[in-house]
Amino acid sequence: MINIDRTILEAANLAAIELSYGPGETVYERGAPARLVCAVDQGALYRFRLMPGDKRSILQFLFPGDGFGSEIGRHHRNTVQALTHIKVLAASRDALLAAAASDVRLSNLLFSLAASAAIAADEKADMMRVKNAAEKIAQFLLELEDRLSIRGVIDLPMGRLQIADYFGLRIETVSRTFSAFHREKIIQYRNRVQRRIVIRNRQRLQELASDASDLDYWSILKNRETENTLIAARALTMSL
Amino acid sequence: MINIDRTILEAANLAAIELSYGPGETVYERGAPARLVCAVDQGALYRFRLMPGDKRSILQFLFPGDGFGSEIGRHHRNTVQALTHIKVLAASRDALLAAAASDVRLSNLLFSLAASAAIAADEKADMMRVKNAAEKIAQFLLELEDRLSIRGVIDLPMGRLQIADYFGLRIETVSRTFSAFHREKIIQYRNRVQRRIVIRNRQRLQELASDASDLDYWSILKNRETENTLIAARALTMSL
DNA sequence: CGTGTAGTTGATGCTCCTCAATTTTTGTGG
DNA sequence: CCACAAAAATTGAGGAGCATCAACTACACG
Repeated sequence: MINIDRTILEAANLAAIELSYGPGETVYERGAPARLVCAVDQGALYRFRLMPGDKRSILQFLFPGDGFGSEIGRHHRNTVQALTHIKVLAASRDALLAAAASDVRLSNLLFSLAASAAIAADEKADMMRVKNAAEKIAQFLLELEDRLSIRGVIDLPMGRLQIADYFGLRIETVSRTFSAFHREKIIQYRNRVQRRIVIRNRQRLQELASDASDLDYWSILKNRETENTLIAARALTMSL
Repeated sequence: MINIDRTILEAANLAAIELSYGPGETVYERGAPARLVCAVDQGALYRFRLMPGDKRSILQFLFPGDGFGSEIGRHHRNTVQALTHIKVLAASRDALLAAAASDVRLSNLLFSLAASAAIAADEKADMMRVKNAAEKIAQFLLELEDRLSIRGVIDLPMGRLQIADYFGLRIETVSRTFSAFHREKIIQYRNRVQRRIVIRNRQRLQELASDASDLDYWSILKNRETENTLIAARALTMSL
């Protein structure tokens, strides 16, 4: 959830290894001892937990550049699985924390990343509260276009069921929403494949997405003004 | 959202002043320059934002011991108002960050607090996804009993409308849920006052609250195993 | 004693869930 | 390339949960 990436591993001067997984393979499970911090290099993953009653709750989808595994505490709080063929960079979690314990620069960086993660999670809780199915999926498509689209085509790495578990909706509701967007010519399927999507009416999607929230929570993670703030803080004196 | 408290202010060797506010008064507003970090000393506050269409979204209720104001970035992301007569301890935000920039111990502490906040927000997003109205309010009552009850009586500092805005429900739904709990003798009103509540059937509330989530997210903030983890990490070497 | 605020209760409708059936897509072996 | 089976996605009908609109009650305060 905290966005450990290549930059940070380098800053910490940590040895990193590259790991590969196939679709459906598990990187780590909830409850396992937390030994690695990872950064996605290629492909897509998702972080989830199983709830009582066979329900699955997806907390986050992870794409290249995203970090995961940096939970506080000795055990992982949720499971991470590959959606596609993936490559991740992994480093020792203990080594990262040890480095942070003696390196103020790194420690501050981790702090600002954790704080960004907290804000992003706050925004997401807010979205879950306020938005309806169409608004959620509209925002989802816009975010995915931003992160994954190649020449205007979004190749969804996840199925309808996973989108449903991400938003706390049912698969049928997700399907109906996609169908409605398709019927209204807001999206279009490339080669008739329901997972290859082209946005045909971005403005309409934006209207839907912004209806209930004034803020795209992904943008918080993306623009890292945070680091600069902390660096600037060093120049300041300790006075009220 | 990040739990700056008295301990931290002392650790940072920061001068703190005490501020007082009356019910309904604003500590700071969304968009205002972020100058103070605060810790609740007495009373209750809430952190919220206004959404398009006169909707209000309450992100958090704050009680004695909770910290707020430590957002990343130069401006506050939301508004904080007093629910009751309150006293807060406030210190200079710049001074705290400056202290963290040169004090590894403090910086690590801030990191672990921010990470805890991120996990708590994650849990909350999850709860919003999965739980229905009765389950949400059951959990809410159990948490408030834990934090606020005096000799078994919970004196709600917030109204039904604020509870509704916290859970993304309507005031009528909240009211009906309280009425149902009262009818089924799960709760009782002290002196016929609807804001003074006694839990009569804790087990039933716990069944409701745990129906959809295996984890009380407040407990994450409460037990701070986090700090120890980081301290232990210092002893470790940097090797994969 | 009227006025304002907070809370409750009832009737009705919309959104999304649930169950069931069908179609489309993907994967496998000939 | 096709045939077949398994998985994924779609569609429809009916129902549960919560929203919405509206009326009403209880209490606080001048």
